[in-house]
Amino acid sequence: MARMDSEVIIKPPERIVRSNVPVDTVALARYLLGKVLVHELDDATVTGRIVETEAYLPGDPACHAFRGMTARNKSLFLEHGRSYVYLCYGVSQMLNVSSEPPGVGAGVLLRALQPLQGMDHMRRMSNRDRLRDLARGPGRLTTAFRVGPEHDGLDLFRDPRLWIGNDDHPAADVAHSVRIGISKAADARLRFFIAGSPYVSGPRALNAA
DNA sequence: TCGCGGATGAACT
DNA sequence: GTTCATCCGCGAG
Repeated sequence: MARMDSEVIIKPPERIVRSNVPVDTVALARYLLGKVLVHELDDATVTGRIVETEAYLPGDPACHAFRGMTARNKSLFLEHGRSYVYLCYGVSQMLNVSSEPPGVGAGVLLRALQPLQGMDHMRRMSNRDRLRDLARGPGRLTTAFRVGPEHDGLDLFRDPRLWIGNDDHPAADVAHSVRIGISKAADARLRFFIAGSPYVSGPRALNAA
């Protein structure tokens, strides 16, 4: 059966100037919406537009940095823009972006992407066909983009292989809701997403703008 | 389309 | 031993 979603001609993402990136967790969570995650692999380049993020603030009980620095969470305390990758529920890798000045532990979780380039590679990696589901959810996203613990601590605005770029496609309609899947500080509305995007995760009731 | 329960592995108490 | 920032498959509606 023919694929209905052959690769679209898109403007290639460009590097982001660090001084343009906000050094604030909520501001970064909103700033990242509409930007493009790029992974340049040996055999393919995969890219996807960020359509859903969550903020984990300094002093936030749900943030992994809440109880201080450990071997696992140390990347959250680096300068803003570093990757923090960890294994969740023994099955799923989570990709975060550190979001505050050095020494302050906080980050932004990337929860969902709209696939733009390298969909065939994503399909092979995730063993799944439906375009909409390839990177919908934080664990699926890292599977499709082949992101793992070896990518912890990278500078996501400078790294030659795994980086976040800008293709001048602003997020028009940003909505917010409570965060998904947490028990502490569950009422804080710190999840941000592009309203109306079919590539956003979570139950429908949370995704109304 | 929705809600539920089990799998799963590592960090941490 | 407990706690997860999840995912998948199942069954009911």
